[in-house]
Amino acid sequence: MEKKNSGTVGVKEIARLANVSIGTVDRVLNNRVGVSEKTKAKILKIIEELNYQPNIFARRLASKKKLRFATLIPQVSEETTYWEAPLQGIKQAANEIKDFGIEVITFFFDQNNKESFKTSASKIASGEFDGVLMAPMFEEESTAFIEQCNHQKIPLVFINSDIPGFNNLCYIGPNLYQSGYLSAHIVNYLSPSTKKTLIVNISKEIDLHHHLLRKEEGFRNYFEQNGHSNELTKIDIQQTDYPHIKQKLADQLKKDRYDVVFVTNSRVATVARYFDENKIEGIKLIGYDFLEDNIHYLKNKTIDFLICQKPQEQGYKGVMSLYDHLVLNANIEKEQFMPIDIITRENFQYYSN
Amino acid sequence: MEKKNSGTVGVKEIARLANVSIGTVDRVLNNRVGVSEKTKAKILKIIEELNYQPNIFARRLASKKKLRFATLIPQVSEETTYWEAPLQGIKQAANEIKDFGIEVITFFFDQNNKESFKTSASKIASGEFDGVLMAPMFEEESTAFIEQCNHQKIPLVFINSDIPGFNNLCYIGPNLYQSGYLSAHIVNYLSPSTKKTLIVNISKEIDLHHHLLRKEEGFRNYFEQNGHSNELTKIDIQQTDYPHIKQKLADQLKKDRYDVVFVTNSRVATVARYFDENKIEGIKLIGYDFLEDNIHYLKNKTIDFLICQKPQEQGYKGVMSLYDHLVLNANIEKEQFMPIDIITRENFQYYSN
DNA sequence: TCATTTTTCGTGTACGTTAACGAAAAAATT
DNA sequence: AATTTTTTCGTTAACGTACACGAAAAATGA
Repeated sequence: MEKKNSGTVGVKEIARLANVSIGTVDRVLNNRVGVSEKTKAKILKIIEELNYQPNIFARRLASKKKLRFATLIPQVSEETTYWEAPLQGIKQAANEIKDFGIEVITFFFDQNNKESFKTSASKIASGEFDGVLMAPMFEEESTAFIEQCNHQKIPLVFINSDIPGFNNLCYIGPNLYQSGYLSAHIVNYLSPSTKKTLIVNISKEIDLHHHLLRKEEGFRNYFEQNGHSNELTKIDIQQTDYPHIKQKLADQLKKDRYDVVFVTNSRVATVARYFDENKIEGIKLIGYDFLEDNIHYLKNKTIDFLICQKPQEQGYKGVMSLYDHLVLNANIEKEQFMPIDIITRENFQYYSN
Repeated sequence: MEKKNSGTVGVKEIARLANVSIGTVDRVLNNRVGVSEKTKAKILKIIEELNYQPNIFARRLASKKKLRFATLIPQVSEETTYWEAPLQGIKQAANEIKDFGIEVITFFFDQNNKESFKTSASKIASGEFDGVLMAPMFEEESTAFIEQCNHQKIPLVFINSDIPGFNNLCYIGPNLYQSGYLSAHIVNYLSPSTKKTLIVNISKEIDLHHHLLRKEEGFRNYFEQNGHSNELTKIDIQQTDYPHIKQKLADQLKKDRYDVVFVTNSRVATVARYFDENKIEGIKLIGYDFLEDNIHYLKNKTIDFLICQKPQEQGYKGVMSLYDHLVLNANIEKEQFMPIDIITRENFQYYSN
């Protein structure tokens, strides 16, 4: 009995049922002004009843509306290529939604330079954007920018690390605490009985520390909670060049003999290089992120485990969240934690960011 | 200098440049008959030069063409809920592409019943489908069906397990050998020195074995290649009910003391149940798949590791491959291996299929 | 040469939505 | 009551492609 054109309820059908013109229906659909409360209610009711879904193709074809998103993440440096992956994800998302009239413009800053962050942030603030994705590395500077965005009612997405307590659209990234906790769990498997562990923080900017500290906290708490009597030592290395790191490590390893070294970020390759060049063996090495350098040392057995949290997907989902929010006005999950992936020699070739 | 309407090269512009009507342009675009070689060449040249990309929105709006995909996977049983996840992925994909005029119809079969497979397969063969996604569990029966599809020129996608040497569109699933190899690697970490390992195959249908055997092969080869002197024992359990499995395990464990038990599929929960109920401790247990039962025993520390290979994504990508191939006529990667994920107590809550 | 068939092509409408323009109705002002 | 202002609404032309219909042109047959 169904007619061929069933399933196609459009503005025309709604207009017919409501005894108005399609123009009026269009007005309430896009809630523009110029329609009386009474007819608006009537039309809304019919839309509800028909469970009307606008035809996105007709919409896109007829509309000339454009949206602009800005992204603000660290630039790729010789020091670390980590941010290549989120950028990839951002570009992938941008490519997928560009046909829908959305333009994504990427801004960058230097992780070692707060001023560069402020410069880019102010460019965005004055650039008429409809949505922003950012990696809030510097707490203070980010805060100022966040407040600007809130004031202009621009939705904001955080990736990679969170600044809790802000009115942002969502956070997409690791649960840092849990990530450190898992590392401890692995250490425990590696050598269940005796173990002396060295925690290594390598980071120039103090600000980045809140990030690393959360991981360290998780790491420590694992052993506390599980009542293991193991010895934890920690060193902070605030210069990121190799000679300096080498020196610090040498000093430390002279003092004591360690079973495990846990590097709290992606700079684990630098430590691996030191181990490799100096034929230091028998120490298990754990660190972060699927980077070329890291994989190199994973393959040659200097690094034992890498933990990775889908950096590319973070970028992708970040942009998509803005799209879902602004275009489809879908509901966005406030905290989207990434899976915690363990990468070894055997599975790295199947890993996808 | 760019005009506002730059970037919008359409059939109209092509027609103007070629001194023909848009109807003719349309004919060569959709390579329909009724246009002379000369004008066709002329138009093709212009299309090439302009790098014309048809507007998918206008195309979709104007076209009333529909495509139908069929999927054929095992039904979810009380024995195992594994196939819930691929089905989820299939549904997600179906939902995403339904607006593009694609209908996905799901067919199922009983893993313990070859006839049910044949029944569903013949339904599909006579059902006028434009693409098929299947899990080729039964080798012989699948082969017959595959040949039918090839004959009808229906593109075919395999998920979860492969039957090599067929002219299918692509395979999406684990690299089985590598997956077993990785398990062995983990075992090696668990107890690097002494280890007696029991491999457990639980499967009713002999046919499914080629699947499990590949994993076992990888597992064994790891130890061979790495020259470890460990002892491997294997048992096949061909009844999948608990009492029977329990009996088999009890018999085996009476014979010997094992350090590690490796279950080659998702039925590891059954083994875990036996361990749990009989207070068997000190044996490391490794198995497959992120299932509720398995996670239960992972949490209570009976199972130590689970290996998972994105079953949901397999379903999703499988359907999407058909879409990409038939609608966007994109190039499809012939073998798409899933990442090998290691699931532990600490990261399972962040795992996403 | 004329009629007939076949090939090649142009015209026009439809798809469902957007948005500009202006008409009609209602409200406010004189 | 007449005029002006404001609010509410209808009409219509796009958007780029698909496709049916039929006209013109070319090829074939007599």
